[in-house]
Amino acid sequence: MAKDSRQIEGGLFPRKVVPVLIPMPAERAYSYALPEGVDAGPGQIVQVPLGPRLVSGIVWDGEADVINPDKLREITQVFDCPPIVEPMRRFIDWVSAYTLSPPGLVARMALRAPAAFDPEPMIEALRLTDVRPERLTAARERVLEHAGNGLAWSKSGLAHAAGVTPSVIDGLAKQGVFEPVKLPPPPVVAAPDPDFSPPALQAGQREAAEALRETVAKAGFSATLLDGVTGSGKTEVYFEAIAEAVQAGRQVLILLPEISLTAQFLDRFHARFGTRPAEWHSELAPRMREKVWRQTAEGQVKVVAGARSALFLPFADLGLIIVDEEHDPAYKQEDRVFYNARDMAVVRARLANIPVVLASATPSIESRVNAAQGRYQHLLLESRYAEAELPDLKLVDLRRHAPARGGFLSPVLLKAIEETLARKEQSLLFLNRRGYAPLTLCRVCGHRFECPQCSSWLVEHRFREQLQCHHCGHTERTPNACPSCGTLDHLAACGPGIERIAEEADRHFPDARVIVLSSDMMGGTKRLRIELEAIAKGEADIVIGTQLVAKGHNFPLMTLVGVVDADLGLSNGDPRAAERTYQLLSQVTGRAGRTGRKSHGLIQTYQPQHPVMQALASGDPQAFYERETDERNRAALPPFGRLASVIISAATRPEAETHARGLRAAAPVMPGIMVLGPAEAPLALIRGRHRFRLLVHGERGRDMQGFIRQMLSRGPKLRGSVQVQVDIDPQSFL
DNA sequence: AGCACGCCGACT
DNA sequence: GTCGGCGTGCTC
Repeated sequence: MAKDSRQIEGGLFPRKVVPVLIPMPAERAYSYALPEGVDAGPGQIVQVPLGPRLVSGIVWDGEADVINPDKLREITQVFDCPPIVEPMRRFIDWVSAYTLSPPGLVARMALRAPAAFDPEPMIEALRLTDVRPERLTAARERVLEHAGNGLAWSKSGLAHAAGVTPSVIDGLAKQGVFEPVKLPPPPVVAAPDPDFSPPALQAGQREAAEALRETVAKAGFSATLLDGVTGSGKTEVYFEAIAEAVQAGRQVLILLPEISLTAQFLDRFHARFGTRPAEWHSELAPRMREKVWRQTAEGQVKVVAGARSALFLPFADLGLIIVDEEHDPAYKQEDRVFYNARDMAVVRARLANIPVVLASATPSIESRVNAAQGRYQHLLLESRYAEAELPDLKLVDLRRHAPARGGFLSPVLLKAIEETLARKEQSLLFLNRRGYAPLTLCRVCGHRFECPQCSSWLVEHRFREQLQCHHCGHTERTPNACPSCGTLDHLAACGPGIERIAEEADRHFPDARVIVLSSDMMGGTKRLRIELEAIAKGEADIVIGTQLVAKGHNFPLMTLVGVVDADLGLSNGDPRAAERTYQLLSQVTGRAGRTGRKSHGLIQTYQPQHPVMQALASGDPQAFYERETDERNRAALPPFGRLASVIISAATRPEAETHARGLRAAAPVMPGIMVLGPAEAPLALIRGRHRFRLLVHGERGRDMQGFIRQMLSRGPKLRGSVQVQVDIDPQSFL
């Protein structure tokens, strides 16, 4: 440790100086002096003065920087809190280096529970003494009866149990019948019981579960891809791995995409382990957040189910990580610290020397490749659970089976809906586009309605009589007259949205009960839950939905799925477009066929030869995955090269584009750097500023950061900011 | 990330 | 003449 000497009244008092990571984007830990008689080792959470305020930080490893002694300030408090363990500290360092973000910002994610660093207050409780009351009333008798088991009770708890008012207990306490005792705060969740309700597993499941249990029992780092079609019982299988880890007394983290963290999942866990896991997500109430954080750090909470940020919880003794739906793009965080929680989970597991399980029905290309190359253990669940059977999928070639003029449902799909209605079964129509129509134009002058802020098309929402920009949230009232030429009632809606599909379905099947589900639905999540329950009870015949219907929710009565436009999203410049489309459509069509009844899927497309469509129709994605892997290999995209994206933001779109062009032109100057062109999010409006994103392929992110700074300093002065984000690179961390 | 300092437009 | 916008810089 560095020593600082300070002259105080003629004497020399050396003070111990330690590095402290501050929740702020500084490149290094700051140096702070420890007050005399106080010690704090690496991992200890402390409070330090920073400018005019006090912040909390983590004492870091290594030597503190030697700084100007006049600037050196003292740690103001060492919290009574378990220190952040060594593997977690190495994890923070690793994520910082990998994502090119300052370590303090990464540490900040681990300290997201401001009031949790002080111990939870003890609970005031009462315990029966040997003293008996002078006069015994009926109420007092009931209280004594309930409290007679030797346990301590909270005042209100005992009053409630005995059916008396708290004043009865006050009276008894005054006479010394009860003595006050302090109890430790109650755990947020009960301890899970690994033997609570072991499931009866099917043949395929049993072997996979056995393999996972062995992996967990062996301990040590390993990564396993648990790959099984929808409905094959992946959850039951990884629950067995969890049971093994819990049995060994270690902690478990289950990562889920935010949207999958539903009551349904928690109930399933409860059914298996007799208690719910602790939850961790953005909606958690602050008080609860603190309790979960604290009890996780103390090792009291054994299982946490959480969204991606749960990866930064300070587990005392983490023994297993599960990443469910590992392909889900929601694992990517794209602000401040850019990371993919799935990949970082593998890193955390490696640094903690524990197993990690990645589960998905439609694994990402990266994970497939890692499994194929033997980096990950590969467990395959091939058959569907119980009577559930995958729907048989057929492509509908829209060139041959064109919908009627002004419509979007082909005769083939309409006939299938009709037959499904006749059998009194449910149909699901999927279209990943909210609103009525994605483009509105004037039939007289050709004027297109564009967003005044970001120049993308405005989407008509006919039900709300609004035009909305799905990029920046701008809305305006749908006008009657063209704002350009003034002609009345000559506006034409182009292309379909789910509202328009609902209109078409109503027209063809006026007696059918149609429900529209989308994320912008009036009434929010509460209304959505009600609608979902109604659907499950059979109170709808045709469900029309966006992306939202692909996730989590089960529709037990659904026997037909129609994909209205399977080509949507295939040509948006995203290098993962094909993969995403395949995953999305597999999940949507997987919603059907859980009834035991024969179910069907019809996929409308103009490109029936496209590898995605072929993979869906054949039910065998192997060829598609191989082809996609080859393509990426050729383009040096993940998983084969390090990929970074540069985000340029500027005040206007032309400005952003100018800078983007400049960067692309300058890229060849820098050896090893290749700019691949606008992709993934070609244009997005964030806080009123235009952003232009390029994917850059290069080996060393930090070099690239320097290169971009240099390049921009040579060119015209940039208005706006440049950020470099390193995207996935699963090969470099194993 | 916060928060202060500092330099140019519309206003009590 | 001030109040207030956000650009730049600093925090052990």
